[in-house]
This record gives sequence, C-alpha cells and structure tokens, in this order.
Amino acid sequence: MTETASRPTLEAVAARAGVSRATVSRVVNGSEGVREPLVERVRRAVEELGYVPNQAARSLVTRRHDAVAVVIAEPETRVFADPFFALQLRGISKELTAHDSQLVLLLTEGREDYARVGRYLAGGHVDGALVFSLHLDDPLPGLIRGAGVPTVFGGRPGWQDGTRSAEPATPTVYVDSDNRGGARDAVRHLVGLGRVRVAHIAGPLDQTSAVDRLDGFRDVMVDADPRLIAEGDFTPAGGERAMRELLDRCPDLDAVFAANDLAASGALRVLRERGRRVPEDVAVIGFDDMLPVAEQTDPPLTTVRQDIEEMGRLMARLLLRGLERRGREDAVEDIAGAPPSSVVLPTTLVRRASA
Amino acid sequence: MTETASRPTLEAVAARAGVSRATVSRVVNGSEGVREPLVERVRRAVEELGYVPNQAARSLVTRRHDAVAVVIAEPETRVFADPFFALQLRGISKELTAHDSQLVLLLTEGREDYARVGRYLAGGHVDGALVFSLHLDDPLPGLIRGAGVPTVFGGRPGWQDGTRSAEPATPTVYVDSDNRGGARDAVRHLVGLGRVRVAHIAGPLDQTSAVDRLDGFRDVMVDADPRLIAEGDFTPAGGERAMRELLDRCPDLDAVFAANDLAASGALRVLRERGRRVPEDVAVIGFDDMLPVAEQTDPPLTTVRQDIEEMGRLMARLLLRGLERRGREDAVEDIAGAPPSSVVLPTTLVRRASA
DNA sequence: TTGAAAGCGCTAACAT
DNA sequence: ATGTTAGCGCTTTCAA
Repeated sequence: MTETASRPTLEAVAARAGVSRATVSRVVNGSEGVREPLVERVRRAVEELGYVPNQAARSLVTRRHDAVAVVIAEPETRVFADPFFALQLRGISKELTAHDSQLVLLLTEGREDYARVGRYLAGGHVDGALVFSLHLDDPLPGLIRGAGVPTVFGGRPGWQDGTRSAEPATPTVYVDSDNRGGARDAVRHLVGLGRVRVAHIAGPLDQTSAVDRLDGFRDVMVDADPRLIAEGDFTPAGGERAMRELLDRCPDLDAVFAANDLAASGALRVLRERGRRVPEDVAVIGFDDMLPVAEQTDPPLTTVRQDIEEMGRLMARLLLRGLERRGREDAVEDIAGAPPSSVVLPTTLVRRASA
Repeated sequence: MTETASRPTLEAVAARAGVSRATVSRVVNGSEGVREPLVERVRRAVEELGYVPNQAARSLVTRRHDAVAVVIAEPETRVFADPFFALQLRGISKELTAHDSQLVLLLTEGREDYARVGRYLAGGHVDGALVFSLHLDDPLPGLIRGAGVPTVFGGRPGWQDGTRSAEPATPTVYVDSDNRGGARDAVRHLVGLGRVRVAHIAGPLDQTSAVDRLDGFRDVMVDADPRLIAEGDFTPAGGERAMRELLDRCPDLDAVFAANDLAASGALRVLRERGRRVPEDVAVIGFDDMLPVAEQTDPPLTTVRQDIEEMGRLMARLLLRGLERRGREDAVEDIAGAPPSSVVLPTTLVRRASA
C-alpha cells in the first residue's frame, strides 16, 4: 500500500502557466481556439506538475462518466466454468478502451443483488449498460427501465413483446447469434450424413439461446420423436445426464446435436463409456466452437461457431453509438445518425472429426 | 435505449421533507443525531422521489469512490481460456459487494494499454487496485507506485526486492498460494508411489507461480536430471509440446508433475497417443484443481488444489482493510489496525485416478 | 439537534 | 483568443 499524494488541480496548472483555469481546461480537453504558444506553456505546466483531471469534478458538470456497466446476471456457477463470459468481456473491453470508456463490472449472485444493481444504475455512475444472460422471468429488465439507463442486451431478451409497455420510440437493442439458423445448419449436416435418428440435448429452456437452438432443431426434424429431445443445462454434467437419458430411451439413435460444446463434451464421454464409436455409430455436433473445449475432446468436435468476442465488441459499439447520438440531441437523422437497432450475427459450421 | 430522466437532488428531498440539505445528507449517510420524526420524514421523501445520491458530487468532497480497479495484465489469450480468472473475479466481486464497493475492470492487451491504465489509476477514480498476472519485467508496478494508489497483488510479484527503493513503511502486499509447498506435496506423492523418473512440465518461467512450482519440484527431486524438466506455458498445447519433448528425451520416465491442470490435460493426451497407460505406466499430477478440467480428463486428474475464489476474496478484503485503516489516519495501532501483510494460502492434494 | 454557508475541481456561458 | 464567473450536487465545518 503506497501513500496517496494530493494531486495538483487545474488551478495549480493555471497559476504555473500564468493563464486562467478556463484556458487550461480548453487545452486539456483539446478545444479549438487557443494560440499555440499558450498551448505549449500549459502543456509544459501539466507535464511538470503531473496533472491529471479529477473525474468526479468533471462528471459533476458534464454528466458524462466515460464508463459503462456490464451486468452479468448468472446465478449458476456455469458462467465461471465457461470461457464464453471472458471472451465477451474481452470484446467489450477492447471496444470501450478504444473510446476511452471504463468497464464497471456488476456480477449478481442472487435476487438480493438485484436491488443493488438497480440502485447503482439509477445512481448515474455510468453512461450506459451492457446486460447478459437474461432468463425468462428476470427482474433485471424492469429495474433497468426504471433506472432509465441506455442499455444493450447480450442475447435476445426473453420477455414477450406484449409484456412491455408500448414504447416504439426506444426499442430494445440486442446483439445475438443466429442460434436458430446455426442449429438448422448443424442438424442438416447430420441429416446430410445419412443420419435418421437425430437427438438433441437442449440448453436450459428459460434462456432464449437454448429455445432458439431447439427451434432450429425442430425446423429440420419436423416430426422428431419427443423422446429424442432431452433438456440439459449447458454444462458437461448436464450433457452426460441428458445423453444417458437419450440412450436409455432410444438406443438406436445415430446422431446428437448438443446445444453447446460443454454439453457435447459430456455426451461424448457417455457415448464412449457405453461403447458407441463417434462418429461411426453416433455423430455429434456442438455449438459455440469454444476452442479449448471443441479442439480437445476426443474426437475433436464438429460444432457451430459463433464469434463471441465480436458479439461483445458489437454490443459496446452499439451502446456507444447510441450515446453519441443522444449527445447530439435532436440532430438531423442522417444515415449515420439512425438509432441503433439489434444485430444478429451469422454462425458457421466448423467440421472436425465428430460428425 | 431508454430515456434518461433527470434525477432528483438532495435539495429536492430537503424541500419535500421541509428540512435543510444538511439534515437530508445526515439521514442518507446514517449519521447520528437526527431526531426520529425527522428521520422518518426524510426517509419518506427519499422514497417518494426515488432519490439516489449523485456519486460524482459525493466523491468530489469525500475523495472516496467506493470503487476498486482490478487490473488484469495478460497479453496472452490464455487467461480467457482459463476459468482461473473468472473465479478470482467472483471472489473479488463478492467481497467488494459486501462493502458496497464497485469493481472497475481494466484489461490490458499490450504495452500501449499500460499508459492508459496508469493514467486511470492516477486520475483518482478508484480507492485502490487489485493487480494480477505480473510478469518479471512488468512495467505495471512502477506505474502503480507512480499513481500512488493502494494496491494488493494477486500472486507474489516478480521483482527483486532490491529493485524497489527502500520504503519499509509501505511494504508490498500480495495474496498467493503456497506454490512451492504444493509442488513438493505433489512430487512427494509421486515418489511415495514408487516413481523414480519423475518429470516436470513447468509454466512460463517469467511468472513467479511457475518458478515457485519448479522450485518445489527441485526441493524433492534434488538431483533431477535436467532433461526431465521442460518449460510449458500453462496451456494444453504447451503441455503437449513439453510432454513430447520429455518422452523423446527420457522414454523411461514414469511420472509427470505438470505446473497446472491445463498443461496436464495436454500431457495426458500425448501419453495416450504414445500408448502409455495412466497411471500404470506414467503417473500424472496437475495443479489448480480447475474442476471442469481436472474432473473431466481421462483418467480424472490428481492435482494440487488452490482455492482461487478465496484468493480473490482475500485480496479484496486486504485492500479494503488497508483503506479503512488509512481512513482512520494515524489511529492507535491496535491489533485490528495493524497494516495488512501478505498472505500465502495453503494447498491440498486432491487424489483422483491419474496418480 | 438543526441550519447556513463554504467549498470540492471542473466546465461552459458570458464578457472582454 | 482569453478571462471571469456561476454553478454541478454533495459533505462538513461552524453557528444558532
């Protein structure tokens, strides 16, 4: 622990440079209209004194914070066993950094944390929020609307459109992968391989990503035997459990599409344990293309790739663009000034050995 | 994106409750000496108006921020493929939340980010910093000292004690696992199993955790054949590479201690590929007890457990305690008021099937 | 016990 | 082009 020295103020810099505070402020913030020699003098004074603006004072007047909250509402431990979250964060961090914005991380562990998050968001600490992992019954969207903070969601939020009060002027903005399309590609690939008894290990159906992937599966396997579908929870253990169920119910299945790579890795283990060869007896496809998982299963996993880091980056970009727009108040609505709208990113099938 | 409503101020609450701003401030901050009926009136006004204090204004006068920066300086992608980082964050988040402090995440990707981090830390945005993953030549400690921000390090920092200017009043505080002791336990266990040709896959030796584990290995294998040691990088791919090297150099090895679970998983794959049975032919031990890795290798991994979440929690606790202490200025140095000192957490050997 | 008033460090009108 | 000045919303002496 090091001592905190008291920092020099604008005033001090002004005195040193022999100008007014306003001039120093202008130089520091890069405003036009300060003559070169003065700029030089101020710069030197800043340098010599090691001046750094006090952000609290600045925020107080500008009402900007150059900070964005990232809310990860995931009660399960899952998030933490899953690089997904870290990759998104990285994408977000890169984008925010490029815009000189800070990342304030709000992790919630349970219901009691929600009030705290709501208070924080309402407290005007941040310019906007990026929100993840919403479940169908999540109280967070309500809190956020109450806090009145510009927000972009990660993954399509699960509420019914009718649930929200009509407010066409401020539509919900989210970034998502094409979960349904990706699932369809995966299942079509299995069918193309000649598989006829294709099973699905779903994710937790209170999340839209899981629902959408299941829908994609059904799009292709229109009359799928319901016994060929088992609900997992995006974990390897859940994948194992689901795989066992499926094998018990339908010993003749010849393919499995798992809702994510982690679940697929669990499925792979059960298949091996039960003596099924992959892909000869049972072809397996995952979702995510989480490299440390997909590349290192045995056999390596064929899977649906989504660019997770890019999703994070895009969320941040959309939010920042919205903030800029708002900053320009009622500027002319040119193309660049259009309000941000949701984005759905494409997925790609990555072929490895498992299917 | 939702509209930002302008928030009520202290002033508004005071007007509504028919008291002065000072009184509202006292109630809001829980100061003593406000009579019950007034407290009640103020509370109600706060409630009705949905008042939330403006943190910028508050920080401006108190010079506190109720925020802590977490700096993760890891240029490699490794951190993001590794739940380690997420677990620490969770521990930190829990502790900070309990103290009403916010977590500001600073991720650095390269040298150019360091200046930004230094500026941020110096800018007085946060009360303190928690810093991770230092490499031996890391410029971060210097920046941090320059910024004068109270800091707790995650993992013993790598600089030589002599490198730092003598400043016994403010010793470096860090939280670490007993890497060396844990490594010793692991290698002793292998020796106890009757293994005589024990190899080590080290981590990147510019990190103290890797160095300490190597030292622990050497403590037991005093005259280890240098060819039994290969440097990895804490990744599965690095583990594979190192394992191949080791097998090529010493085909007769009968045990491997890998510096972490990820490297061990890579080693396991190579051993299987080369037809060695684990643990019959070669016993394998990892480090971390990263559950999603250690429990799901084939065979499940015997490993040295460190409580990562607890490390995070402890770092935050130490920092906050130091901040409190500083807040009390030169208070009497009772036991509870002693300056925080570094903590080294014990490790435990977890036996599974691989050794 | 409560209130009045003085800033905290900065930006942004408004003057010059 | 530069300086003067009035706050931003809050805490904290100091008086009453």
